Amino acid sequence: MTVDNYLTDEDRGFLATYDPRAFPPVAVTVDLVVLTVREGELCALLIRRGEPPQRGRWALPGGFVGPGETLDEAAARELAEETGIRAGAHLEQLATFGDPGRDPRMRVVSVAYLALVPDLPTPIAGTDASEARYRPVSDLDGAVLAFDHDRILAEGVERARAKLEYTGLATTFLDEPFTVGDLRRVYETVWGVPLHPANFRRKVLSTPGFVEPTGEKLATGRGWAELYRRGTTAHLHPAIPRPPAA
Amino acid sequence: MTVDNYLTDEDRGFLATYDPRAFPPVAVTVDLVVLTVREGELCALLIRRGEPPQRGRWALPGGFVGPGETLDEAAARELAEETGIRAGAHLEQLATFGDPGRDPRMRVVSVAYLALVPDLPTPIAGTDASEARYRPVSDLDGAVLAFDHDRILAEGVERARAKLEYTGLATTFLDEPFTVGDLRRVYETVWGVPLHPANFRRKVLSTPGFVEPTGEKLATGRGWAELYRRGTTAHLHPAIPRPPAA
DNA sequence: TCAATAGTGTCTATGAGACATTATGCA
DNA sequence: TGCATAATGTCTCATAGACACTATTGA
Repeated sequence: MTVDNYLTDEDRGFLATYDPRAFPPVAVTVDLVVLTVREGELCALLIRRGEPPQRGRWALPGGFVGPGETLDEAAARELAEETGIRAGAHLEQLATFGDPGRDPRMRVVSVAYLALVPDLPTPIAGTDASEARYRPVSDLDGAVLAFDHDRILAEGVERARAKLEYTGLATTFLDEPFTVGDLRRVYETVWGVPLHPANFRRKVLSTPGFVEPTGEKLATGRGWAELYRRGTTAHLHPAIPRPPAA
Repeated sequence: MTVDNYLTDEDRGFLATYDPRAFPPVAVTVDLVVLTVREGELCALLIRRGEPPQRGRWALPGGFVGPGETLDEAAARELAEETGIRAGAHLEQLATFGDPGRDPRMRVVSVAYLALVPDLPTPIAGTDASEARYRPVSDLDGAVLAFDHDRILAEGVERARAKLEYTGLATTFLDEPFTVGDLRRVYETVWGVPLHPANFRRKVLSTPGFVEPTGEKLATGRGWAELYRRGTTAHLHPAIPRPPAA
């Protein structure tokens, strides 16, 4: 999208005398809250900082927005660089954090993104990270991350929990095909509450477009289960209500 | 919030050699979607640009974020400057828009905020605006605003419509005290659909903390009505569902 | 044979939606 | 008196939640 066609002659004259460097320096970054479900735990992708400031501390992956990039493009690039995922994952803007002093280098305004990815894409440590790992979010209570990343992570987790209620995004945590039990365990893990298997099954299958049956069955562990693929419905009607307590 | 206590000696040495101006220049602004309900219409506060670029075009109010300001503080300052409102209105971050080329002057990343205000705070034209007015959002279909402000406004309106379902924010559109009918007309105006008065009343009054009775009655137009104040509940349980069609 | 999970059926409580009825005050 | 609105009460239908029961497979 460009607005060049809207430039008037007055605009062009004005721009010729305009000095962008007259403003105080600000950097714009994207930070990623990458969530996955792994071994019954909701996990976030974290990197151990390999450069100062706060070298050695765990932080969210992220980086500067390139001059020609949109914010969404910068987030997708960072996600690909850190996880190898180029498509299929869910990626949405979360919120923007810009308190003065949140980064000691300079004024840094960070646009946070939330990504939901299936289990086991092996994370890749970038150039400024010494290590990259998925860590359970339950291990991350209290101020343990660099900068204000604890707060960003908390907002991402809460957004993800809320979105499972009224969207079909829980399926983006799973590799296809999956069973209704797999999907239920995603909900139970993200929300941290047990759900009634029978009622959950009835609600999922009665929501058109949530999951699509493959017609196949899988013998897994005890018993067997029908297999499904992701549906096409983004918005769930009716929603799957989240039980009150955790 | 500051992170200075976390600086290591290594950090301090690193910062001494750090040049913030090495990055391409970016400006950070806040833009405001200020919504109110007035004469049966959902209206947005717009200013007519008094300076280039796009002088004479209608735009959202907004401005640059000051060096020592948080983003929330900058938004609250702009809201006060344009409307005179210093407290009582609802103000929340909406989303961030940073496409290259969205502003012809330079790379501008704009953090959009959504404000819901009662009717009739007379808007104030700022230094860079020749005029400020509340205009019905129904008049603003199509690309009529400066920059990408049509898209920002659309997101703000949709956020407001969605939030009425599960929060008590509709009361922030009203001066106190108000009647249940007043509150219903807010919903009908924002959503653009008629609601059943009896069912609406039952749902509002059965939701604890949504509205608080004053015990007084008001003779208004035909008949009379009981008066209420805003309650304290932010989250509505159960939600007030939005009818499907518009 | 037992255990664990998948899948099916049923009952109850709750709330949404629709409608009927009464009360009130102004034109 | 007529009418528009507020306020109250009642009925039906859909769904959430709880529970019972059967089927299947591996230990």
